[in-house]
Amino acid sequence: MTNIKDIARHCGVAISTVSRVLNDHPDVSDETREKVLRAVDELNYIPNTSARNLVRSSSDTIALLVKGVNNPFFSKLIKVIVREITLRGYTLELHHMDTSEDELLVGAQLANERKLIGILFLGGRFNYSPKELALINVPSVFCTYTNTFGTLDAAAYSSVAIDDRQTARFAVDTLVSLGHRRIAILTDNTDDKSISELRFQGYKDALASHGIPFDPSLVACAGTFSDMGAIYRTTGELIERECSFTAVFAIADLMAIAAIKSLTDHGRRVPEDCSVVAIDGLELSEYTLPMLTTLVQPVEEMGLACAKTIIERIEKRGENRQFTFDTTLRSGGSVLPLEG
Amino acid sequence: MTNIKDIARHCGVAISTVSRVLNDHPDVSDETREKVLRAVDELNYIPNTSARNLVRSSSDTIALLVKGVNNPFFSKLIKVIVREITLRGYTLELHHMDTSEDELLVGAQLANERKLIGILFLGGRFNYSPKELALINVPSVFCTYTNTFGTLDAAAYSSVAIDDRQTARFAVDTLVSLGHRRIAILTDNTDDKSISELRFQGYKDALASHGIPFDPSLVACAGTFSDMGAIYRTTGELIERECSFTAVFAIADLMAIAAIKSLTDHGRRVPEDCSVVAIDGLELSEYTLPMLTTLVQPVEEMGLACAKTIIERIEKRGENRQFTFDTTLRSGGSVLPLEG
DNA sequence: GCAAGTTCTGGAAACGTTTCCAGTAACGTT
DNA sequence: AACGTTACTGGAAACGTTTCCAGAACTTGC
Repeated sequence: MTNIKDIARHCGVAISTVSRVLNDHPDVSDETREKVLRAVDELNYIPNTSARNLVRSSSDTIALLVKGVNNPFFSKLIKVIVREITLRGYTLELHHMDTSEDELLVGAQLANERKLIGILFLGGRFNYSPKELALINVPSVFCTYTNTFGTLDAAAYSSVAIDDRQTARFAVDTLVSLGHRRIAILTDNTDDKSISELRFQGYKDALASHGIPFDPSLVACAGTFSDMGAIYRTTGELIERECSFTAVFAIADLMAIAAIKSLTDHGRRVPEDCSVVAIDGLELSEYTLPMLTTLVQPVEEMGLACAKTIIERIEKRGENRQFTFDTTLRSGGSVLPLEG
Repeated sequence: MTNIKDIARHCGVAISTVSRVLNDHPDVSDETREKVLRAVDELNYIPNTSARNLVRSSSDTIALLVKGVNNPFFSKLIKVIVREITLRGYTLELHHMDTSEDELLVGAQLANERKLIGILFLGGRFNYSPKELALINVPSVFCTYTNTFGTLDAAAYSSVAIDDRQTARFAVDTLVSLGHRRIAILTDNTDDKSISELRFQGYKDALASHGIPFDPSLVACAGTFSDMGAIYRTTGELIERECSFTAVFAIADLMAIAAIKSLTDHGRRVPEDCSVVAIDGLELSEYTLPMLTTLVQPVEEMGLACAKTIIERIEKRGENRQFTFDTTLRSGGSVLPLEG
């Protein structure tokens, strides 16, 4: 491997000069620059990132800490983020975390050890204390969740999310406005301080605002976001336990798809016997039968916001910012007005 | 930040001793080891990866070079790979590549620059020359594709794939054995040296083996693997152009889903008027209506094989290996025997 | 009691950069 | 002609590790 010394020797200049050329410093004559660049090309020189990182005590790497979930929405988000980060000349490290691990602790450790310049958190639960949050000493962004439960100062963190509670409420409102009153909810959990809980609250908000009493027997918890088998079975149990509902609000598209299958297999037609509405707006769920009525998260914009926010914080030491994106209703054939 | 010197000073030993403790070298007394480890804990010491990488001129990082595709199958595969790689103590870097870029060139460059210890290639086309392949001087694995077109020595590369041609042939065989003879194919491309081409060949193999003449008008090329809108439209064009087919072979689950929607919207019921069979076996397509008949790729095993193969090559300098996984038929409701 | 191990430790070089500081040469200004 | 600038360059320290080499202290075998 040829290094900066070889280049210097080959050109008859000092290594500091070579370094200056390589880093686009202004104080170097055109002639020398030319000469060095030619040598770099001829000798096929490739800079050593480790050495650079060591002396700068910093890297060019942003970590993406993904917790648990296996969701097409996340895949798309990650795809957008990777593209943007790579395009801007940075590198993205992917780290998988178990649900039991403490993301802030792991993040802090990684940041020091690997001299990360930023961290993106994906798929956690936002219930940190200011003290915990302070562990992270590099710019970071919480993707798809925000400070809804705690009392953190907005200056202390960045986030990109939708208003989960409001969106859920809107989804359920849609059903109510079509005459539905017995509306079941299909969710992951109801009290795990994650977006599941928020969407559950939105569901209750909507009921309350229309004077519909909350009925716990209409709540179906699958305990998962992505295991479609479990969701299918949970829906089946709901149907067998309580068959009076005329609509289902699923907190994610994938859940809705499993639910529709379960309903159909139990002899209940969607949408004629039961309407279904969800949140996510996957491209995929435009092509299911029936096409899913869902609240679309602007995944492209959200991914871009994640990448841009963290890069801005890194490059310009910009302020922390919280983005809340609007969702839009995409009407499919999975809902119908309640007859009679 | 406390470093190895601080630890040494604090313990009254040499830095080389501290290094030995940290790297589990045997030549160190229990007493010293104890003392050092205590100091590490007390002073909250975190080793500097850059320094280590520099002197070792190697890192702990494996790169995953993903080209183009946005496919749930890939997402799942990546998920499995990340988990396994992280679990084994290595780090995974994600790099996005445009279809126009040369993956081997980019890989070689990255490997040198970032002192990568391995590269996983995902989503390319396998038409490299031995010379090109030789550019990569770290262990690498080609995920989901293998040397089917070229004439590379098996010792020169590792791969994890299914037999795409055979699998496609089997899919079409299934349709033929149900009496179908006018079978359309829905694909990305027919001659791009990728798995699309292989599956297209398998389609033709099946026809030929049953004495069914190949009819070009039954070929629908969407030019994409993942843009469901384009696939939907391509299917629509096929239907309008040529309505005599009684079955469709889609080379990927997602394509089949878009196709079913398109057929339905054109008034052709699946499976009564048209059978559909695909390749992938996504969890998702078990829950569509009708449930998709598809050839399941063992994604979990394949991801594991990718991770294990590269780690084995890295740690034990193991031989290059080519894995070809078997697919299994999962029968859903999307096919019916041809009547009359 | 002495040579030959054995076991542990310390010193120092090396890895390939960046960056600070000092220095030289050329140039314009007074 | 002396001087201050400007434009460029070189030397050397520093970043935090690992690892090689040599040496000290202690054990063992005769």
